[in-house]
Amino acid sequence: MMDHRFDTLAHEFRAHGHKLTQPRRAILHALLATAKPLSPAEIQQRGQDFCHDLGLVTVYRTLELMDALEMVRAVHLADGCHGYVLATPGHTHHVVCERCHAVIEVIGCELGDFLDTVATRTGYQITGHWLEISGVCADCQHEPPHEA
Amino acid sequence: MMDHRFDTLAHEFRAHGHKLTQPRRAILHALLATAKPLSPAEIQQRGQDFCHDLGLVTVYRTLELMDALEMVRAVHLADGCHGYVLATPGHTHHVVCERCHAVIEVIGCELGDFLDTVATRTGYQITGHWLEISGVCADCQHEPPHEA
DNA sequence: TAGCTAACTGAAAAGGTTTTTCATTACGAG
DNA sequence: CTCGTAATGAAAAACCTTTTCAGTTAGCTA
Repeated sequence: MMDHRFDTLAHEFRAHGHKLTQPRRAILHALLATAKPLSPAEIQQRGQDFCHDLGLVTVYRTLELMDALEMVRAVHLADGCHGYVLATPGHTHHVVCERCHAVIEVIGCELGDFLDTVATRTGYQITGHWLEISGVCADCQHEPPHEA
Repeated sequence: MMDHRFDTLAHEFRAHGHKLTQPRRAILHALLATAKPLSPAEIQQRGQDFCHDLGLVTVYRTLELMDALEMVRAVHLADGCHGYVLATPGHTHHVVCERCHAVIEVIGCELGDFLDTVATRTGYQITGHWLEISGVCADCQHEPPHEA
C-alpha cells in the first residue's frame, strides 16, 4: 500500500492522539478507492474487504471523528443528505456529477464580491457559506444519456 | 386573518387541484408566523394552535406537496438537514443567522462567472447549484453574544 | 341545502438510520 | 512483553420518515 495519501491520513489520526486501528485503516481504504460520496453503509460494505468484521457503529464513530478533524466532508445529496468524501485541506466546493456521482473539489473560492453584495443587501454579517454544484462530468458527457 | 400571503398560498393549493383543508391551513399559519426554518415536528407543534389534532404524518405529506409546488424550500442545517421555510418564487439563496436562525432569501444570483470558471477548470457541464450562506443578522449584531 | 365521491386525514405499524450501552479487544507506550 | 486506555462489535434504544388502512371532509353537482 505505497499510497502517499493513505500515509498522510493515517498520520493525521496519530497526530491528534487517536489510535490507528484496523477498522480505521479499512475506512480510509474505502474512501481512498472512490471519488463518489459514500454513505456510512457503503463505507462499511467496502471497508469489509480490508477488515472483515467492520461494524457500522464504528463507521459512524470514525466519520464523526474524521469530520471533526476535517479529514472528511459531508456532502448533502438530493435524496438523503449523508454522503462522505475525503476532504482537501482548506476552503473548497464540490461539483457532483448528476449521472455517475463522481465528485471534484474546486479549490479556491471567488465568491467574495457576491457575498459583499449579499451583506449590503441583507444587513447580515456574513460568516460562512456552503456551496454545492451539480453538473455532468466529462466522461458522462461523451456517453448517451441513461446508459451509465 | 387578513393576510395577503396566506391567501396567495391558499390559492396555490386550489389552483393545482388540491383541497384546502384545516390541517393545511394550520401548516400555512405555522410557516407564515416565523422566519426560521422549522422541522416537521416544530411545524406540527405550532400548527396545533390552529388545528388541534394535526398529525405529523400530514405535516410530512403536506411538505412533500408544497415542495413539489415550490411553495416551500428545504434548508440544510448544520446539525440535521431538515428545516422548511416558505419559498420566494424563482431562483434564490438563503442566508441563515447563526445565532437566532432567522432566514432571509436572496433573490437573484450572480454566480454565473464563477460557475463558468468552474466549468472550464473541471470539464463538467454545470447544471445546477445549491448555496447557503450563514452570518449574523442585523438584530443579533446589536446584542452581546450568547444572549439571544 | 343535501348528497356524493375522491381526496385527505390520524393512528398504528413498518422501515431505516443513527446513537447509546456495555463487555471485550487491541493499540501502542513503557 | 505487559499493561492501561481507547476503540470495537453486538444488541438495544431512540429517532425520523414512510406506508397502510379505515374513517372523515372538502367542495362539486343537483
